[in-house]
Amino acid sequence: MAQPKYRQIASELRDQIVSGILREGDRLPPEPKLQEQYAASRNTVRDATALLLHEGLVYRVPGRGGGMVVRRRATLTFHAHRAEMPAQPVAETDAWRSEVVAQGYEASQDFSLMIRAVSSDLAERLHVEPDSVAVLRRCVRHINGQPSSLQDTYYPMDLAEDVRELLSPKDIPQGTTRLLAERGHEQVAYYDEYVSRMPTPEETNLLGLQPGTPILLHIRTGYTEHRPVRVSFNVLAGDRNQIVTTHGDVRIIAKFRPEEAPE
Amino acid sequence: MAQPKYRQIASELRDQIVSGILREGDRLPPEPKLQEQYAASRNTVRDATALLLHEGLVYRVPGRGGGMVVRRRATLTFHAHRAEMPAQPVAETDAWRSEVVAQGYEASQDFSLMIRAVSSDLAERLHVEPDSVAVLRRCVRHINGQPSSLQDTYYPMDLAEDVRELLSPKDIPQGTTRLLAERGHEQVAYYDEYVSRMPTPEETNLLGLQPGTPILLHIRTGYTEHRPVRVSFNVLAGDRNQIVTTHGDVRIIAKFRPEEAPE
DNA sequence: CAGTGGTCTAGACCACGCG
DNA sequence: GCGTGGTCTAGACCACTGG
Repeated sequence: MAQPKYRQIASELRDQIVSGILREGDRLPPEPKLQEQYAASRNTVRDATALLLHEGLVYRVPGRGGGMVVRRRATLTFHAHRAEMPAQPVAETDAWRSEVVAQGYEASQDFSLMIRAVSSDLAERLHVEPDSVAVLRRCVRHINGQPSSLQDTYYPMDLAEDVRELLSPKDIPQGTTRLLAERGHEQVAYYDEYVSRMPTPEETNLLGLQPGTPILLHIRTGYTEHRPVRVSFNVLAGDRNQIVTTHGDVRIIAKFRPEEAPE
Repeated sequence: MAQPKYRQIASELRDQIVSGILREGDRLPPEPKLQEQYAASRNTVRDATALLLHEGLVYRVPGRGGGMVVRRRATLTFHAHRAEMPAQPVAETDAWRSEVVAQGYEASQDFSLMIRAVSSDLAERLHVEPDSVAVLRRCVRHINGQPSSLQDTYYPMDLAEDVRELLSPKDIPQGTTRLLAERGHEQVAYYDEYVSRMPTPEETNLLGLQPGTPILLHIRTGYTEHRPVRVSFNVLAGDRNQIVTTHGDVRIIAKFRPEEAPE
């Protein structure tokens, strides 16, 4: 056997998915049917479908009326440049919500606040001592009631003491970026890191991820003229989100992508 | 059983990895040993280790002297803003190579050239007719002899007829961005999309990916003052790459991240 | 050769949830 | 109820590769 049997089965099913014979939301044949069709044991069939599962092509639904369902590829576009560019008077939280609504979904967010000792990674980005503490503002973002992304933003403690609102576990109406700017901490530069990796079990729970769903991690460090003032870890479910930014003259882009027009 | 046995086993092994008891490159106990330790059948042990495999924590090496090895987390940082920002006189290919070398690795690239009918996705980004053709320049990038990323760049056919070098299946020494600028097609704006997803089987082969390795996809559309002139699909192996960009005043960032200093 | 993981079989019992 | 996937067992043979 040049190709193991379970890969053969997976290939045929995969072809049916990518070619469109099976469409989003359709169900694969149930396991007993596949055992018949391919004269394979149940474990072999499961090895085959596990491949598709971890490729992110299908998910499994237990119980009668369930089965293996072809995943849909609906993605929310998240504009990382919109809300937070220097001199853009739009609050980032409202910007996120309005983006979601504009794309036809329903949005909600859960805030929480913690005081945390900074890890070495974080200390380096915030340029503070590794043993110091920082304010962590966590925002779990839901789309249509389903968790979609997780944003952890850290502020140095001395900054939070200067801008006390940061210590309140509530949404800041105008957005933290704007608030900081009003108090003389305007961010004028951003350092953005993008990483793709598999989720930790904690992230799997928080975001309700299916197996085979990677994470898009966006780490943004914001700088005033004098120093870094915050670091955001934005953890996005890879199957439901993408990030967009622009560089250069946005007006040119807007001519060809009307949805990018500045508001 | 609140927690299935295979998840229990996976949790204990995972804890040993994330806590550092098992370090990068270390081997997990072999399957027969795990069967003993946990009084489990081989399939159950394999279900457990399959979880770690798909979390990207370990990879499996067949054969004597092999085993399940804790993966290392070495990542190459790719500066998406460096080479291609308007008015930056650095060629992107040389920039990629010098970045790799600066980070202590060895770099090589394979070019190839194709003429392709444009898909609807691509047509939209390039703002051309869906049935027209485009030039595809593919560059497979290797680090230390191992494939690391794959870049497909599409140019509209009429542009390639104006700038004939694009039709040559060879590296363009000064880089295509610079070449285009010299011929009056200077790119002054970029539209960047970031996506995290599992690889297709083709990408798995091309990049030599282990199971549990997601893809970081960076799609960059470049615009002159008049229109989009190219689209690059940059497919990065998630376990070996991250992307960095900056917005705003780079000099401020350079004060705290010396490696970001403009060259 | 001997030990590693890779593949495959044939069965079993369970949890879930639609009809 | 009963069909779906979820978990688990016990065994088998194979391919690869270091010692």
